[in-house]
Amino acid sequence: MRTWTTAEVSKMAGISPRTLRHYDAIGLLEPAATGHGGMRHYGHRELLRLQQILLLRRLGLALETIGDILDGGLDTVAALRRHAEQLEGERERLDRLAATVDDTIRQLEGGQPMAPETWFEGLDAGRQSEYEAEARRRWGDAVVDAGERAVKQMSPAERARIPARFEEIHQRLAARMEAGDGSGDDAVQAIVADHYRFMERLWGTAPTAEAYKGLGSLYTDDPAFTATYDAVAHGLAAYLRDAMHAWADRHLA
Amino acid sequence: MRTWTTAEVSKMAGISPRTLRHYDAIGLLEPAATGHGGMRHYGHRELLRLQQILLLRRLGLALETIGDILDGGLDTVAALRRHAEQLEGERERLDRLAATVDDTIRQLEGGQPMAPETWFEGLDAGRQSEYEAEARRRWGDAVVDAGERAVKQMSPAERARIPARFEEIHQRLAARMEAGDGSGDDAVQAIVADHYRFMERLWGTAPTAEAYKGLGSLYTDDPAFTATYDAVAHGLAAYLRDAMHAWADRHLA
DNA sequence: CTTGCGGTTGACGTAGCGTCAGCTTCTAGC
DNA sequence: GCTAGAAGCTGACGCTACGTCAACCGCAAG
Repeated sequence: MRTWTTAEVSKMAGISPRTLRHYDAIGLLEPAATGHGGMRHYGHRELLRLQQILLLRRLGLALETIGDILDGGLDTVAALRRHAEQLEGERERLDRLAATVDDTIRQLEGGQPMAPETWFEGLDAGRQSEYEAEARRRWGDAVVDAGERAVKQMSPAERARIPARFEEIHQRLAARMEAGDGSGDDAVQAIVADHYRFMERLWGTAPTAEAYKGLGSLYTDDPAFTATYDAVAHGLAAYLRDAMHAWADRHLA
Repeated sequence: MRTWTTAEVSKMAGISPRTLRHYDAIGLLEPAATGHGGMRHYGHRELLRLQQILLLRRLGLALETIGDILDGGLDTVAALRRHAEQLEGERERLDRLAATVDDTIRQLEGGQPMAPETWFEGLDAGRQSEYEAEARRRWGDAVVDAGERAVKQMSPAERARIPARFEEIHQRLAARMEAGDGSGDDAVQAIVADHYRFMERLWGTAPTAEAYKGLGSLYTDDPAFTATYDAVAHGLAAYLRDAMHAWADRHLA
């Protein structure tokens, strides 16, 4: 029976000798025999096994998984099915990521949607905001007036940090959303708790369940708000709305 | 000016203290000051920088790239555009991969397409193959008769290795295709050279340019062949056909 | 004085090899 | 018989972005 050296096998298979040594080291493909000076010699059985390895590797399976399959510990079809699911998840993640990156590019390039700091300006006295009228209609004069007083009483430094605080909360939420957390999960609800406390300071009063849920709904109802949130991450507006509703139901009902 | 400790910053930002230490270690985000026992203290500037970092990180940029951007060495939009291209490429790769995995599952589960070893059986005397008639029509009696003699003269061991040789060539080709190589690239043409030499041994005679190109065309014209190749990797049949045509034009013309 | 909390610095592990560096073994040529 | 070169070998580090110990230190409470 013929045998082949590392270099010969590597050329036949189109891989590097280093790869063959690696597969030996991790026990995935051991040579049929080793001769003088540790020289590796591969036989037919090893070539066939290598072929299986490369076939499965091309499908993106991990080397350890491949080893389990070839050693009979795993069913090929079952392993491939699990792998296909992971691929699908990864593809969806990439899709969302690509969409967010594209949005960010557009936002940086030109017409950027309403920045977060413009909302609270709607509550800032002295500025005529198109959102102030909307706010008075939604939450009433008392709430808006309290908000104006609260923002006026802030130190300039504190006011200056408001945009950053918004950004921080959005980023944390987007990270959770992209990690696959549901809007009702603990980690997400903890962020919403921060968000609620922040709104409480902005409004100068604790939002009622209804007011807070209304604010959440505004994020998906008003295209300007939706654009703002979805520029951070696709679907963030709806995600935040759901999280706010869930939080309000749990803590304000 | 207030400062924050590692734990405080990590809670605010929703990341681990270890991550902050890592960012310090690689020079991406250094604390404003370090006190007793090496305690890290972060100020406003650092918090703002961290926010930028996390924003760009969410978009999938490498930490080194983020550092370059924040230190002014890279244009944000340009970097994002390059990144978007990479994402697109990655997404396409995943799509092809997922399709191939699905095909493989279907193939393993049931109705598998014609296996490579069945072709040469068409040249194997004693077996009546539906492909033999097709072969005689395409290449003539002389070629097919020579092929039958050649295969008969092989040792059983050599015959037994034929399927494996086919598999090997297909895998190498698929790997090149998925690596993005063109069908005329040197690495691909080298594989085709192996393929030609192999066919030469199977046929017992050196295929003419016309015969070899005809064989390549058969791979995309006959659905059974196409299915076989595309089960290895989507688009492999057309890829191999193009590579064979290019090789024949260069070496047999 | 001990315990505990909150911080610190290494150092290893992850996946799949690429890439030296340094040693051995075999063959060809002088 | 000696040597240069080719081809093999065995470590060991590097890459990404941290997670996860282990071991140690300073400070406040009991």
